[in-house]
Amino acid sequence: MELRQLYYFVKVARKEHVTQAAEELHVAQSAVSRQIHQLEEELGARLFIQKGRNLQLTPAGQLFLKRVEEILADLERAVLEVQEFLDPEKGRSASDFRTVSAFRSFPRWWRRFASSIRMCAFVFGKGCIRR
Amino acid sequence: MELRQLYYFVKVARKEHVTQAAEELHVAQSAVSRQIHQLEEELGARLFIQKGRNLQLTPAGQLFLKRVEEILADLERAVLEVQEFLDPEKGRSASDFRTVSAFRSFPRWWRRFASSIRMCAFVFGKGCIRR
DNA sequence: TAAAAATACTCCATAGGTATTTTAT
DNA sequence: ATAAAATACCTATGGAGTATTTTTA
Repeated sequence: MELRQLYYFVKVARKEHVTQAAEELHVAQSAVSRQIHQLEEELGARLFIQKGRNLQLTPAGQLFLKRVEEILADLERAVLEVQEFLDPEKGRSASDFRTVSAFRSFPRWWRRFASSIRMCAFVFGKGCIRR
Repeated sequence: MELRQLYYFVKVARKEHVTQAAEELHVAQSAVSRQIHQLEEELGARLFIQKGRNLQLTPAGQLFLKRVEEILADLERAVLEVQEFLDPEKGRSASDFRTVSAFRSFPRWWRRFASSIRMCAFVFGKGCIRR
């Protein structure tokens, strides 16, 4: 199992469309298709079924999606935590996040919101997990 | 970032010894050494410092270790959840785990214990994440 | 000088790309 | 007939192995 496969899976699962996912991932459609199949084989579980011309998440796929989304978000957070630990002044969002993560009792929707903001930051060039 | 690097990191971090970690991982010492350095470079953080002839976790490394251990355990759990979702009768430990995970209000130490049992199961050949 | 980590160099497995085939509307 | 997914084939990146060098007690 590879992180790449998990990222591809999340993207495909959200779109239920391999070609569109591949575009956003900036890789060929065939590459995404293969990685998904390899992931399914390793899991021993179908994650998608054909639905018309596209794909659709199986129930197992929906379950896996929920878990994987959380895991990847946790990983992003872990990386940011380490970096801000070493340089707390680096960037406002990072220090904001530190404040948030210090208050573990904050409601779940707050933390979710905070982490979604962070994800945006990654998309715009701060990321070090996604390729 | 690669799952491989995270597994190598956890092993090295627990031993603070690259050569021993490499043995247990059944890969060459040089391979482990390089993956650790790549991980550090990508993180932009030193995870180890030289301590005598061996390595020692930096404070950032200790933080990252905690997070990564949880993330990898979550990933193992996610895989098992999917598999038992598809085949609830497959193995007693799997169905036990389903019972446990259904009761999210169980105390944290209980869930931790349950997941450590599962990890053992992996070590003895049920795993599909570790190489 | 001995034990461990880091580096140099080579090989090969596999991820990705292009092109094609299959499937479904 | 068209749009999407799957497959075949090829190329090349990078991960692992062996051997060597560097580091440190």
